[in-house]
Amino acid sequence: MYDATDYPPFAVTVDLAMFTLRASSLSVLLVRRGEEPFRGMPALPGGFVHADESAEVAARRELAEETGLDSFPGHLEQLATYSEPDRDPRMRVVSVVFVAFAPNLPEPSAGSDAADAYWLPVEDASHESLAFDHAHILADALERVRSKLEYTTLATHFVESPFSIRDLQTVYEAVWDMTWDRANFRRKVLGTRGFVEPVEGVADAASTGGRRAQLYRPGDATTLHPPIPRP
Amino acid sequence: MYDATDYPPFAVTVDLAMFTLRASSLSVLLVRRGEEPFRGMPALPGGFVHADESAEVAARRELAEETGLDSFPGHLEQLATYSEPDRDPRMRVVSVVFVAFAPNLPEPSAGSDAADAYWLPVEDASHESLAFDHAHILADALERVRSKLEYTTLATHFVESPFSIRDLQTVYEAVWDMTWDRANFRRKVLGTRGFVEPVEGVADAASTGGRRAQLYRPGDATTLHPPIPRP
DNA sequence: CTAGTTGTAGTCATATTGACCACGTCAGTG
DNA sequence: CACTGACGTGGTCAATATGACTACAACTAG
Repeated sequence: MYDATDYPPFAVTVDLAMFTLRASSLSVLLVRRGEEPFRGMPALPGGFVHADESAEVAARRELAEETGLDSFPGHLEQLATYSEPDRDPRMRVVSVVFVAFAPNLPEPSAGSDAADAYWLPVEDASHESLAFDHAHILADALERVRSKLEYTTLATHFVESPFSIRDLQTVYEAVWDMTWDRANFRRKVLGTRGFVEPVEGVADAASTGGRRAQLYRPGDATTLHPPIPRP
Repeated sequence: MYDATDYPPFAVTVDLAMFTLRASSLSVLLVRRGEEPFRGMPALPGGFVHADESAEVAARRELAEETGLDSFPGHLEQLATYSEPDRDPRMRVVSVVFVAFAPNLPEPSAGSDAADAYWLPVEDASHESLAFDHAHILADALERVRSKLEYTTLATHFVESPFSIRDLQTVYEAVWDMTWDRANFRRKVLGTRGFVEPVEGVADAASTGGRRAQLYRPGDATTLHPPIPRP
């Protein structure tokens, strides 16, 4: 029965799987734990949900603490909740995990919970041993990001606006670890209504040469029709 | 800091958005609340997570209580966690919501939390006023079910095995509220590797007449390549 | 038997996809 | 300054997928 006197108390935390593109490779933010348990081991950033805030508000607060930015410029969405009874050896903790991505974030400033925070390419992070069940969480988060590129416009959140089609292509190639044919990728993106809208101007000269690309901004759509399937 | 003495306590519940197909229409399980708050109002079934169980274990326990079945025959997956501070007027409650589907479930036996439980077609349920934030949750759950049919083999969980292609078509038509061309749907399903595997035997005679259909069982795949897109 | 319904196979015009090619634009270099 | 190599953009072309539709066999009810 719903009897306020006989429910077991839980601690509720949020953890963040925060991704960005650095040097054309998908990277995740990790913190080195300064406290027991798992002291010195890498972990996803996170913290307790306060008594008067929702999990999403708590996630945004953590995000601001970790990045040092007042308002987070990217995308934030809930991944899942992890609630195995033994996932934290100290007490019963339920963790609501969020996935965040943003373009090109700066080197992080360590939050109060973290002795030190840093970006790590996901292929390296996937082979690291992480605190708690965070290796499992990271794998789930990666799969979420990869699948969301297929049928949503989320890739545009990984780049700053305005961007070139090639910038988008770099996102897809980094997240899916594959290569696209330039012309085919372009045809697909431009053929998907509401994905991108052209804006005035062309890209700055790249050090590598080549014609300067037309610039675009995100379109109105949030889902892709048709989707861009992984091979 | 992670200090066990200064975290706020939460109650953690699971709620279930449980779907089945009844008379070719997608239906959701609701309970009429027997307690305050929202006494007498329809709600999604749910209950507290016990101190020694994960949210998923709690969801399966609730599922068994609501359906009266020992082991739930369908599919269960986490939807999301709802944590607005004022979502329950009594106390701070975080709810982990699961989506479940199963073929043809029987009339439910009321669980201990519910004065009465019943199936309601989703088009009716969507227009009802539900307790707590359950109307919002139901809308999210419906969208989850609808989108999952596009790129996973979940439709096979809505029917008992073995089934005919037509049975699958009925699932898609009920969930998406549209009609397929028989021949095209068949071609699509059979052309998707791992979706269904033929088995010996044909369907029982339908009262309506017609040739008896080849029977199939679910294939090995969990995701559909290529997907079956909504129009 | 006939009428009506369903399962299955096939046709056909159109759209999409993947693999290319061509050409113009640009930066850097000899 | 001409050349090179990379890049943006516009194409072609064959293979495949899609949507609309026809044809017919198999089956039940009456």
